[in-house]
Amino acid sequence: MDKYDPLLLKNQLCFPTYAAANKIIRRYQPLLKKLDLTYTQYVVMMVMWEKEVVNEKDLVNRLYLQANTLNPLLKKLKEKEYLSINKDKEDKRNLIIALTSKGRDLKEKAIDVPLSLAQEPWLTVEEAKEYRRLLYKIINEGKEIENENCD
Amino acid sequence: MDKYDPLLLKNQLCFPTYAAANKIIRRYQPLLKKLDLTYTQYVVMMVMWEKEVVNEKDLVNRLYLQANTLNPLLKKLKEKEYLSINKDKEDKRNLIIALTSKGRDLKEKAIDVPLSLAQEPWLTVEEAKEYRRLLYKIINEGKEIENENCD
DNA sequence: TTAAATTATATCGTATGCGACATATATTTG
DNA sequence: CAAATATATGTCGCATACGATATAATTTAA
Repeated sequence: MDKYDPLLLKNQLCFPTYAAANKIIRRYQPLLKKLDLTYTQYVVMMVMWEKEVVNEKDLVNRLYLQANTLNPLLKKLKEKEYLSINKDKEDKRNLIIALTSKGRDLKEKAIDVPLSLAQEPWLTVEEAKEYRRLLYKIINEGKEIENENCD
Repeated sequence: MDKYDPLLLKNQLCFPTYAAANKIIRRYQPLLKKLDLTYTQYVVMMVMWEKEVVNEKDLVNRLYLQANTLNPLLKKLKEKEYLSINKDKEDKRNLIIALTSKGRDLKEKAIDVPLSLAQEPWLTVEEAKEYRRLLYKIINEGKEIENENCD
């Protein structure tokens, strides 16, 4: 009706996405505190638990973040001895990030986090499936869907 | 299969929500720069364009944020003269936030933002509707849905 | 009716997240 | 092969976002 309708919060897709991300992350924080991880550190560790060794560019692509966000964060995870950082000898531009044994041990404690949050009354199984599909459609917009996270 | 499956990035709902929020906000930033607004400042202004006058607690509830996030942000918007901040004389704990004429003028420029982003190949109309429903289900989890943003 | 509890903001410290730019290494090209 | 380009990471400054805690004003209750 009104030409300003597109400016109403309730007509936005971005705003509830932003609010949902804030809300879910807030919910994670107290659980992650027991692992001495922040939410962003946790998603990095999830990649590491799965891959064991990656380079920084891999992480940037997998996490849809920027190198300058990950860079200081990786150093913190190194200080916590959850991972190691070394230059690639083949191509000295690359940083090779590898899980340490201490980082691997953390995986055992971490499984409680998704299990405990799965109890939350977020969405039904069907809704969650559709929700994930729509999210990856947004995330991968403009690109070929070559992302293995979206299956 | 594996007991660690819940820790895989691809099995998470939180991660793609987080990634989608980051991605969409990155897309907004250059457009909002023309309005001298950040994304968070923009969502505050959307409330102000709709309501003209609110108090800080209203904003916190509407935006699903904390007062300590909004507080410095409101001061910046005041410095930009997009809104005014005054104590409520009835109840001096309350802050009354009001749109200024300069803030109202900005609304005219701002309508280009959602119109221009609507061109993006995000989701179909049907998908967007379902996506929004699922987001508000997450956001309002555990509460009665008394939120007028979710209709 | 004043002391306790509640409510609404404010302040502080930490950790992102981004754009802009700089640096180091590798690759391509003339 | 030397110069230009491209690629991967690093640095800086700014703006959130949060939990923890403090303060000010109001309401409740003993």
